[in-house]
Amino acid sequence: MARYSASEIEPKWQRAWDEAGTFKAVHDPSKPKYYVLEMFPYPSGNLHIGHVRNYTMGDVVARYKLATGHAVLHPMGWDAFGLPAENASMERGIHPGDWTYSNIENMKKQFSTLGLSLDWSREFATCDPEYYGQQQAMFIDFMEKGLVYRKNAVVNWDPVDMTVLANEQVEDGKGWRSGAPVERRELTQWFFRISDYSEELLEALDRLDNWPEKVKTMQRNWIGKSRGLQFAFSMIDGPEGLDRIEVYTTRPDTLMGASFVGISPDHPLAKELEAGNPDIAAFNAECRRMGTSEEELEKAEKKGFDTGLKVRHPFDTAWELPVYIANFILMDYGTGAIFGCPAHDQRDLEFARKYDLPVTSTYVPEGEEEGFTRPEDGGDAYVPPKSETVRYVKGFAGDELQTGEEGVNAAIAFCEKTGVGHGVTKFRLRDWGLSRQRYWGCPIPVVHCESCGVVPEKKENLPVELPKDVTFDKPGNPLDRHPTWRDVLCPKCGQPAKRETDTMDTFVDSSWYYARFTAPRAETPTVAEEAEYWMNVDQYIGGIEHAILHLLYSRFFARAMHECGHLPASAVEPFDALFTQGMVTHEIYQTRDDKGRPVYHFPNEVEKTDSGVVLTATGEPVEVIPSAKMSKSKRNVVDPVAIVEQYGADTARWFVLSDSPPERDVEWTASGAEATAKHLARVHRLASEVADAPEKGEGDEALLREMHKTIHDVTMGIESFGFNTSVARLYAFTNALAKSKAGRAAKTEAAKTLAQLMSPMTPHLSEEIWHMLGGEGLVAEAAWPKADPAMLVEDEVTLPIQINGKRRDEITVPKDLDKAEVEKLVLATDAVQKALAGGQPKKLIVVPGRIVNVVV
RNA sequence: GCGGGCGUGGUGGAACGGUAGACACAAGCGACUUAAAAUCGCUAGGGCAUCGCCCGUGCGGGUUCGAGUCCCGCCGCCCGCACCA
Repeated sequence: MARYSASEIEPKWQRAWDEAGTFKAVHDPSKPKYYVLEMFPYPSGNLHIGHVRNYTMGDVVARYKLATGHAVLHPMGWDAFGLPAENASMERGIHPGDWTYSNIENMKKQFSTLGLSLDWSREFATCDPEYYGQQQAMFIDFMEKGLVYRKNAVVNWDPVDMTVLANEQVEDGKGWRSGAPVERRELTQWFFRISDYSEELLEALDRLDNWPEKVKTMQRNWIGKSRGLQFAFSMIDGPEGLDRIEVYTTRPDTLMGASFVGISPDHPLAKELEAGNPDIAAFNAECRRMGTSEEELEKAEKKGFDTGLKVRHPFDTAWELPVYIANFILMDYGTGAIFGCPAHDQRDLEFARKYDLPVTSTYVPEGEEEGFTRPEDGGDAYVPPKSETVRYVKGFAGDELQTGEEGVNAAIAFCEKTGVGHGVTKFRLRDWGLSRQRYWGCPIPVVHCESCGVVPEKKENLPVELPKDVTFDKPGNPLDRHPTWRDVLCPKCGQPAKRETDTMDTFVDSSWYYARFTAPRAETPTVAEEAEYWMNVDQYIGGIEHAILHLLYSRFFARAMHECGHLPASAVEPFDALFTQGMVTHEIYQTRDDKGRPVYHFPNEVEKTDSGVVLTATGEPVEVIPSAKMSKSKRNVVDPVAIVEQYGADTARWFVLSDSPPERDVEWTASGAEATAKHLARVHRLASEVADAPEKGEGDEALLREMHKTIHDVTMGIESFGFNTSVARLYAFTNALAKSKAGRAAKTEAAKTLAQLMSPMTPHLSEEIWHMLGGEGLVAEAAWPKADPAMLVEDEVTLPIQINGKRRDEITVPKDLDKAEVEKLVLATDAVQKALAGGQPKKLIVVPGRIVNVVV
């Protein structure tokens, strides 16, 4: 009997699929198409076990859809531009392109051992000039459609390295390499007009039925549509031209509780005051030392600076409010100025208490029950949902008792009538800044000419290729100091001009790769008939960390591409169904050095003993931290290459699908991998023993019934992304097969079906078994088995009997037994008789086929 | 800080509002073996103390004949916060 040897069978079947061209995507109008796409990887150089999980899930879907008669597109590529390549250059002197392509080569080799059903003929990397040249062509199209513009925006500036820093390169307000305090600096940068699509992007979410609700909720909140009041405070003796402060508020009903006006340190008024007041200049400078991220601003201690200026309250000219510059107000959102109402905003309340400003409630809970302390009396800010009815004690519009929503609407109406301000709809979504002051990205294809201004490159001159001869030994962007690349002639007037040296955000690259896969070698960004046939992506799979930015940008990009004729109208929502998978985690093994600092150990440096986990080398006890995100610095990583070498790809694939639900994290354990390998060997053994079964056996029907139930359950599991339940079902069926005394024919059928049902998950093993049992052709190309409905129905059901909601007994009855008959039988059971003690039940609930509850 | 999610035995988890713990891992016991490995079988939430009952799905309330599941309030962890990808 042949032993199961993954290392022998896996390459064999991979070659067989290759030779048969099984996974080549073929545009075939006679078949329904299915496009399954996993978010493409960044070529870091090594496959991560998380990749294995992500791509195995997509592979299960792709192989299943192939078996159900679809023309499947399942492509792979590389999200290849970005910071790490430049960092590698600085550290090792290797060119970012060389580093990236050698990583790709390495990862592709690792990928090939997994037996994924990918069509590699469509592969590309976003750093291929062929790809980014098409991206540049689209950028020019977007410019023509007015979807791109330039404006000033702030960046993190490292004054020592003389370079722009990404948010993640700022640590505690300091540059990660130089350690110098980071400054905010304003630069002219390129933007996509995504905010023009705010309403559309919001409203279209309602039609994405196969997206997780949580992702849609996050996007809705991110777009942040709000209805509010815009009005201006007039200033008493303010600087000329700046004596009105425009504010936007979503809670105009709290206007009578206003206690101060706050402006951003980047507000024009703040900048004006800075010039004449060194204290203000110092305060603003301090604010600007913080990074640019909203997170940092919100987490920082709330600080303000009293400008000494006063504004008049719009309803009462005698009522004066102080004007503060405050570090938590963003110039980018609203008007860069707010009014603070401490009674109804916790942040404003803390600010007011810190600077001794008045607190005035405008509304209180409807009944103002005991236990409620008004904020002016030391309580917390009162911030009920807008839908809640409250009692207005300092309202000015609408009823005394009304919901917050009604209060807001009444306040807007009142202010419009009295001319104080007007109601406006605003969105939180900001335009997409795509400029990066870096080398390793797609060059923005424009030229700056002194006489013509900003001129797009001629399309026939695309791609604007990155120059190869660059170094990273000096700070800043190498494109900036590359004279032969930078200094060009204006495409319009032919006079000397300068190329734009900013490159594009890598989110641009990943915002249309899904469309490019439909025609990856075309000399236009897309090809109409291919996009028409293959789009949309039927199933998109990726991490939840992309819930907002990548997915929102892609949705915008598809719309912009449609406007420029690069995608059909039906593809403006490019992803029909979305699935967000969880991570693969691993225990951390930690000891402490003599100073008490943590020391981390690789999984192969420890062993489990009766007295706990210890270091193999020294026997020192190890602290085990479970379910931690894998990270190189914590050394809790497993290398998929080593796993595949040790156990085979099928074991790795089966393991990452089993146990945890796909959307949740799964913890990699050595014992789990070991057990998986054993299970697959068992399946192989069982299949090879089928031939030894007697011609005639017992329980053929029972085995086949179990088989059909398994077909049904596994299919349902795959279709609903319940791979872990499919796996559990397959375990159970394997156990049934092992115990069965059925005859050879039934066992053979059962084993072949088992192989088929396992084939999306363990494709190599399945091919081997299929072949061994005389299956025709490749199992990868065989039609998916169908469950016979007649084999699924049971004649009898077991009904649990509850008494007052607690299970006390059960009865087995014919499936379709009449409800009255069931009641009769239930009342006759010992348990019910005992509970009733001669009396009558208060209530008798019969849920047909499920449960009975007797209330006594 | 703000937005979103998750929380069930020693462990991973299963469970259309309907028998909580399927399926597996680890563990224990047994069979086979000179022995080990491999394989096969059995046990297993906690407690009272056996054939019955009580308690149990992060914590505290609520809705319901019935709640892991729905609602309210906490706690803990994870993801995102616009220049990481």
